[in-house]
Amino acid sequence: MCMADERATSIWMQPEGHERSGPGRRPGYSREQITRAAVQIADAEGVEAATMRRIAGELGTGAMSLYRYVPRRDDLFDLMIDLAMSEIELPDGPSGDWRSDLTLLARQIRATGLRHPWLIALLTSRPTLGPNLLRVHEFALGAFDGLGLDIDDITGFVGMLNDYVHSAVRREIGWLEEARRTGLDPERWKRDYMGPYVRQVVESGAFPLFNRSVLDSRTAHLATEERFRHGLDRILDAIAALIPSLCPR
Amino acid sequence: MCMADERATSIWMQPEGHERSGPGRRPGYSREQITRAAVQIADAEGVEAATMRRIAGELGTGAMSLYRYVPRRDDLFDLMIDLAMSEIELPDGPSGDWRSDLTLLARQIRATGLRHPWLIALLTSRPTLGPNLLRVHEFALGAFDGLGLDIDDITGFVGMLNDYVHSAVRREIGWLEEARRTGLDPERWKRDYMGPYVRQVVESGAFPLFNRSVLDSRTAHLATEERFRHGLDRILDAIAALIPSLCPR
DNA sequence: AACCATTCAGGTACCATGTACGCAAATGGA
DNA sequence: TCCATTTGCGTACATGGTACCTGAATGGTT
Repeated sequence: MCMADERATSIWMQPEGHERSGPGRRPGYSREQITRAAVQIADAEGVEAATMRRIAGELGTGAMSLYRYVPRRDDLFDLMIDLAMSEIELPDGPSGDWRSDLTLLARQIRATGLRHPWLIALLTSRPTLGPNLLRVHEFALGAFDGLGLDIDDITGFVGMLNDYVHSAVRREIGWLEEARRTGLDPERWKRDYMGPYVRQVVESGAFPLFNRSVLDSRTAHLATEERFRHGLDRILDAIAALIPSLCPR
Repeated sequence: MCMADERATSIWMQPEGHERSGPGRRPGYSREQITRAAVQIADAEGVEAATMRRIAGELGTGAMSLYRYVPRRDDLFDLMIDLAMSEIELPDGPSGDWRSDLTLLARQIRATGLRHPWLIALLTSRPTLGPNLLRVHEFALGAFDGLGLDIDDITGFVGMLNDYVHSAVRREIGWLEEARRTGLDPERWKRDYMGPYVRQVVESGAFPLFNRSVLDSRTAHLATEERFRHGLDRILDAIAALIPSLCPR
């Protein structure tokens, strides 16, 4: 009855299990080692390059060896997400200044997301709850503690912030990844691949406000980090405006 | 020199081209027909089931025939996105009541996203700008016209709304899709697959605010549509609070 | 009417993917 | 020394995108 139905539950319920001291060959690898290799490949060549064979090759072994450590490739994604999230460094608890706590958090998430361009896409396309995601989430919730909000409001605000950060980072990365996929460098992609179409749309005049957003925008030419910070401030302003205990300012 | 570099530009710059009346066999299919078949399959069995072979099979032909109409599978995704977005029905122009316009828009996007569970995931994972996305975007921008905002503020607010709607619908669908992928029905998935882990986390007591969000939430038991509406109202409240001409209310 | 450049249909083929299966090698307790 | 147990990993299969090629259909030109 050697742990029959391996996939009937989340991977977080199936620890490595290699810590017993019975008979049998000693394991030569580890989940963490495999996950780290997968992350490296995905960082450099995109998540679609992190195939089982490629990861195994990087470790100097065969593809099937990995299945002694990871039930399915999808579970490896969960492990990759958690490993990346573990890089987010946060204070032990909220400082009391919710706004600066959340600004710190948002920047950490953005930085980590940019270091691992696949992270946000995976994170938002599968429901996963690894320990490091829980840790980060708990910090976010904690920032709103003590403002007289009930738990539903708190989760709502954390959701708003997460939605912004994820979407903003996703947009930042979207172009870069698409350029990489098509094999062009980002500058060429914008000019040669998407540019002609946008120009045609603009010249058609069919979408006047879209045209203004392309032609008259001042923020479009800002550095991406600056844009991120502007959007973040706006979301935090919006949240502040919805917190009753801060409203009569 | 039969249109050499097909992939050097966006698919929206390469119309079907089958409208000339030169010599040669008449085409038996069309982009729209192929896209429609792909959408049907993706709706029923997930986007990963919409393979070239499967789509061609549905049309009673061979996989390679499709390449006469679509350069690459990725371009088919763009076409699918645009076909789905074409189902969003909107008034010709803004009504003057920005809030009701945007509520209508958000609900249309949500309904369309739920009808095509792959839509939002594709839309947010690749930068695409099909005609129908432009149409919808223009309507959103238009709702903010005449409130004395500059174009950067307008695009910012539209971005905030989009971020919310996309993230919310994505969350709604995430569970369903994950359940389908693992082959369980959503109820079993929540109880047998994710449930035990969440219970373990809760009982560990390591994340007290997360625990409250799981145990004490009132909104968690609401119908999903109700939750969506709450979140939408909150975002619209937040936006309203940031519009100067509405502030001294 | 005969021809032909052009276009479409779609079979075959190639390579890459996830992973089921099976067997040999290693390991520590009896 | 044996043996149940566990790992390492080669083989094999089904399935994926798509390059290439042949043959059929088509309409303009001679």
